[in-house]
Amino acid sequence: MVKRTSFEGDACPIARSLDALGDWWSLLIIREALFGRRRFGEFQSKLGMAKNILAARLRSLVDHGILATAPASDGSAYQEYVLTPKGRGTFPILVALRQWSEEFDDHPEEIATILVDREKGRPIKKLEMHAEDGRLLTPADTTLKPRPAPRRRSA
Amino acid sequence: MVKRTSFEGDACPIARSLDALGDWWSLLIIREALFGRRRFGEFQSKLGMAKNILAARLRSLVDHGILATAPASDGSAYQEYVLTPKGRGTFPILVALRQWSEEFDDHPEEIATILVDREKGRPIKKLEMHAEDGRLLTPADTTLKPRPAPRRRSA
DNA sequence: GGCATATGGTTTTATAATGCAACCACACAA
DNA sequence: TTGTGTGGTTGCATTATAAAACCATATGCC
Repeated sequence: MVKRTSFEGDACPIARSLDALGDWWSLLIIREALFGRRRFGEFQSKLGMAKNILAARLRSLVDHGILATAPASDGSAYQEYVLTPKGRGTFPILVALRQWSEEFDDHPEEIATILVDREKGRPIKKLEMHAEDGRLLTPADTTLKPRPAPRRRSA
Repeated sequence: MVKRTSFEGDACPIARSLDALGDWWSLLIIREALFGRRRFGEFQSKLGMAKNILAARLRSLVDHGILATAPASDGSAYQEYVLTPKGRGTFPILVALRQWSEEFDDHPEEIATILVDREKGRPIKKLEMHAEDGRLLTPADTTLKPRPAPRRRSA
């Protein structure tokens, strides 16, 4: 590799996101964290991954402000990894990945779980894109614009 | 590695999605494809990636049914890579990644573009989750249920 | 306290993936 | 027919990943 390319300085927000969570394990670790896992051993046993790379990923996620280490919680002197608001903010990404799989996977019968509305127990609707005024948008209804330059100092 | 772990047989739909597009480049290639790029050289120059890994990724995306090779299009005898419906279905994933970056990035001023409603030119709203009956849902309003067993043969 | 064991990692060593550069085949142009 | 652009493939060198071994500290139990 000579060094796996980093997207950190890229101007594209998608690339910037992938820089933080675009590897094989990060999003799955976050998924487990959203399920309430907090301990090193929980992640390791649920995900079945090597401990060294779990350690590396946890460090990276902490560095990116997605997880934070909490000193205790249940009495024991061990450490815990908890989601920050930034970490919890990945929820729509996971939902989008899930729905893509549900819609397009070649073997959907192998998917074990469905995401439901807790109150009614019914599957949730597909994620929708809306305009500021509420109109439902398709991809074709959108376009990219250059970001307006920030004012140098607040006037 | 001994072999990078594949999530292909995993029961979790998120893992299954990541198996197809969870590496460093695939989603960026799809992003370019959504912008209308079709040719090998276009992807290579826009993404600035090594040609051998671009070739490998394109092959993988074609194998996963995300891209398809089209024989021509503009007269020349070369090949093109076009998105399938499955490929275009990744749009919400990219939007979710973009919005996460816009909301939580440490240096949002470095983000060059904003996604706008084509008609009004105004930024689109955040992706929303809704129940079947239309109620707006937060992550806490949702839960996972085991998928109902498929009926063995249609009765 | 003292011993066993669980927890939470780090180190070692192998193999696979990545990246750069060089090379090659074919299409197309002059 | 010679040249050039497009679309790749083929070497390496380097890095990331993974499995297993190892280790330090905590905790449980007597």
